[in-house]
Amino acid sequence: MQNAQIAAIFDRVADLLEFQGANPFRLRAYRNAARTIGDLSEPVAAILADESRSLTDVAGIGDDLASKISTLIETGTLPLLDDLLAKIPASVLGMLRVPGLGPKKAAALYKQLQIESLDQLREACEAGRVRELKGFGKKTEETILEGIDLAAHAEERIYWAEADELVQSLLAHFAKLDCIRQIEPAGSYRRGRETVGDLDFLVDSDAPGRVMDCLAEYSETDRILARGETKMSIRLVGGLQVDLRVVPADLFGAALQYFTGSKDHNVVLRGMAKQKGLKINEWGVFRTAEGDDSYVAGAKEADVYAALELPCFPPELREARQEFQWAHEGNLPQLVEIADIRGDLHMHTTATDGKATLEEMVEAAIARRLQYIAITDHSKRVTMANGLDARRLRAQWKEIDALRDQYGGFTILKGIECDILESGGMDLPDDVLAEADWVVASVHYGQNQSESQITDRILGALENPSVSAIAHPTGRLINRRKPYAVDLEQVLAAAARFGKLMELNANPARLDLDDVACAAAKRHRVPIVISTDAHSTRGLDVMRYGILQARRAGLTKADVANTRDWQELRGLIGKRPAYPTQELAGPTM
DNA sequence: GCCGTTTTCGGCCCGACTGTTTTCAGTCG
Repeated sequence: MQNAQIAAIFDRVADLLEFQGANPFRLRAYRNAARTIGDLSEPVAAILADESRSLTDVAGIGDDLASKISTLIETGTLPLLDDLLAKIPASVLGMLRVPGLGPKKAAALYKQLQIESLDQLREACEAGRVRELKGFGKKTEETILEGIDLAAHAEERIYWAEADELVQSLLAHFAKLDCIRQIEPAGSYRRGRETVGDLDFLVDSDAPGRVMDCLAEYSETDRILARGETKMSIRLVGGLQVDLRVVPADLFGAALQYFTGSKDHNVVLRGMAKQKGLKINEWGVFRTAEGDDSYVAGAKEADVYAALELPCFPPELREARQEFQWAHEGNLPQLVEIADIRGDLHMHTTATDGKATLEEMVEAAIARRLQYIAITDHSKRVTMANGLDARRLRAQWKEIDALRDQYGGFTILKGIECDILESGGMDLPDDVLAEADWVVASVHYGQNQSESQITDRILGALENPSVSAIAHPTGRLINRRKPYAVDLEQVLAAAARFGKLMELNANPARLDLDDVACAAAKRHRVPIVISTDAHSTRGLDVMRYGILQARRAGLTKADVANTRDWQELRGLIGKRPAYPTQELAGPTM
């Protein structure tokens, strides 16, 4: 059983316990464990199998949860979950997705009106039965009725790239206000998460009323959900919620820190503050000693962290994963930046399914100040994209030869995105691949095969001496297609063994390897190559989304292969151990 | 359910806003 499955089961247990009204701290223990395990860069099964280690070494996992994890790995089931499901039908959990319905109200509906599904909830609201319950009223009933439609889409989070468009539009809208001194988007957008569930804006102004009016007047504002002295929430026409907080300058840093989160990061932070006799909230850092509640810091975000003797963490790291430990050890990584990127090693042209010609792609790459690119059109198996056979590929390489003469200082690599066939093996003959400067291998077909089949196919590709990297290594499309079943641990171990690179595909719908998998690659000392997989000249601009994902994984410039010049990068391929980091504990075999 | 250089028991982050209430519980972030 994989980490993600164990995490999902613990989350489900937490949902059911919450519904039951269980001890909130017990609940939190399950939620914490779910997140910790989901974020772990190595399989818990591996920790369990290693006699020198214990699951209880993982923060937040005690004896009880460790034994539950063992049970899950050994038997695939958890008796506690079965017991809970025997008492509470899983369908009631859908009610928790209705905005305004929490565990208490949902439980009241279930117990007093026997409501088990959203359909039954709708009927009860329409019949006016919900308003009869104690603690409910007419208004609540209306809110629930509206929320039921939203609940169906509640799981849907938009791509960071889409969120960015909305953020830029809103910033432009606010720009006409002269009473705004500072404005910052916060929340998961600022942390660079691959998807965003709502938008948070923090504003420094002495005129909160005017700022809130401005948001209310935004052309895409559908309705106002709440509006108080300092805080306002609205829903956009598309359904996305926008939260706005307006504070004066001396509180801006504290509020920005608070609103950027993550929630878990803030919980840890406040716990640390408490130990130091301090209290942190969105209004600042305060001393809590008796008879003294004086303000310590709050104007700048860095001041808030400094008050706790912590570095001002890059927002991408604020997930309560390893950042506090890194800070404690003085090892906070210097994260990779877009300016570090020198080349792009995955892109298509009109020869297959790209929209721009070879020459247009070269021009566009030069305009973006890249030093080298690899042209990697599809191989023939991808008939839908008019994939290249050996003859057409060699013809393209001739064209590249001509362009190399034309664009002297710029490096154009002869590459191919070669399919890994369903039956295993590569889509082009070895002698052809051997002539290429750069070969990315990818799985496009047979994605429904078993984990062992797909893993074997990829392992086979890694063994091929001409293959340089595995492209979009899980095949997922966020919100649209699940990753195919693949044992990434085996793949990463093999990549390290053969000195191969792994791609982080920067397309906002792909972004695989994801942040957790990138951290796993780093653990295996496998270099990551961040590539755009551009199908047009504008497609080259998605690089920054890949950078955000890499930063969330804690990757540095040294961890990302295409921050090097091409000669140096080429030296990494086929070498073992893959590349030197700080101290090598010997090659991993 | 986890955790401990104050603790093996008794803590566990903190505040804004709403609706249904007459002082607060529930929800949310």
